[in-house]
Amino acid sequence: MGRRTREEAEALREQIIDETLRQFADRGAAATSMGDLAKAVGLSKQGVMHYFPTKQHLHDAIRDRLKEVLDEALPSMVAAFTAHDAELDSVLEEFITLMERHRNLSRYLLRKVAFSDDEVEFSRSGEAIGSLLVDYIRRGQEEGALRQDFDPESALFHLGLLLLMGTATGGKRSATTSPEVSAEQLRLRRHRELVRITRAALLPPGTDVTTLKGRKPTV
Amino acid sequence: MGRRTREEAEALREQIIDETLRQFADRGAAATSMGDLAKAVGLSKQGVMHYFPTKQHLHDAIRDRLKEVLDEALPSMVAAFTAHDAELDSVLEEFITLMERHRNLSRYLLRKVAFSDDEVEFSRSGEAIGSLLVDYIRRGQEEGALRQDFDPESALFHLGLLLLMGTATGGKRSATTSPEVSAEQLRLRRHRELVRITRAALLPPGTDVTTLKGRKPTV
DNA sequence: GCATTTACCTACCAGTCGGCAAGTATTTCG
DNA sequence: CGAAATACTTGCCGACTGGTAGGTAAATGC
Repeated sequence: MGRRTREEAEALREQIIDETLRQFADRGAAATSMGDLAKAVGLSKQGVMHYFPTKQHLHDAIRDRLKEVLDEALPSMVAAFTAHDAELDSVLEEFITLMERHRNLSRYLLRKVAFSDDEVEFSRSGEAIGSLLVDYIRRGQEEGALRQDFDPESALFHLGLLLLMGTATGGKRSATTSPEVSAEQLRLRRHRELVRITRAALLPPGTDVTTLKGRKPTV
Repeated sequence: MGRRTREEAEALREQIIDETLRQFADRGAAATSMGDLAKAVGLSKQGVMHYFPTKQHLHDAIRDRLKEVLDEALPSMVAAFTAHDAELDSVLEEFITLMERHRNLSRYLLRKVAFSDDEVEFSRSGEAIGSLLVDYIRRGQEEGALRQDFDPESALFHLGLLLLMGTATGGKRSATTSPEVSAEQLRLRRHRELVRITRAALLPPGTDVTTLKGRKPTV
């Protein structure tokens, strides 16, 4: 079997990015060597470096990948956050689903924001989502749909990390997890609890579902 | 200036552990070199390796340090969790204070439990604290002092990570943090919000403070 | 006060890291 | 079809890693 054709090479390039993201998420970028990556995709080290001449190029590729995902998700997020009857649930579901669909990205992100491996520069769309959320919370507080007794910035900080971490850890077992529960059951329980905690933290006591009136996004 | 005396050496040994913990927490154990450690404490690499012949010895030292801290905190925790009128607040305050007092340990722990850099084997006292918490929650649910509508294991998992992460990140600024707030103000806000979220997640709607009747711990 | 222990040091080693050079064969394109 | 671009390869390098060997001088213990 000979050299890869242009099309095949393009696919391989994506595969390398996938693998890089997984290993960066698993072990951290610093602990991931180009040799490991190469072995995982069945190339020599220089084979990988043909596609990404420098490790920095891999970092860039992942940043781009992140941007793609966020950009793709942004419209649907804006819709959920600014709908005439924007429910907290749909906002949450939107975010959690996004993160669960991109588990490796979520784990990678968690490393970054929790430890700022390097300076955390969010992409423009990441900041857009952030400001959407702040906006959503402020609006909710003004209209009485959300609790009044908290600081939006701190809430967003902690709940954001909670959600990120919750989705990143997925169905991971802890010391107190009983062994007979299945992986899928566990994942579902964790998901439910994640939503419950966030709702309890934001919604006024006794509320079950909240509707907010829409407002044009400032994005 | 001559060689260090035995007493000075003992102090230096502790200093090395401190520095190791900080760097492990900062950059991860894999990315921390003995050379860096040596430079930080003003020794040659072999100077450090006189105290800790192998990197594994450093890991062990930190595991011991963790065990020490937990052992020291355990009695007070047991007291808080099993007092005749054990308030959730005091339980929380106990835990958060402990973690805030040992920020580097908290950040180190976060790395471990969130990413299982290596296999997470908790010390015996760590497991004790875990089972104390599960016990506390179950008891609270039975007696109606806590919400009934959640799964204790998942709640503990998420809230545990939330608290760990909250204390580990301390007063870290995010993109949405306004620049004019002081570091101390920020830390205080974050602390308050951490407590608020946890309370909201656990206490029945409308409750402000909760008391639980005591029960002998099973530790 | 003298032997022993201890607190270091320099020098070195094999292994791994990211990255450069240069080659080769195959696909692509005019 | 022939030239150019491309998809790789092996080989190598200097920097750095954790760790070993062996030394030296000061503190400790009898």
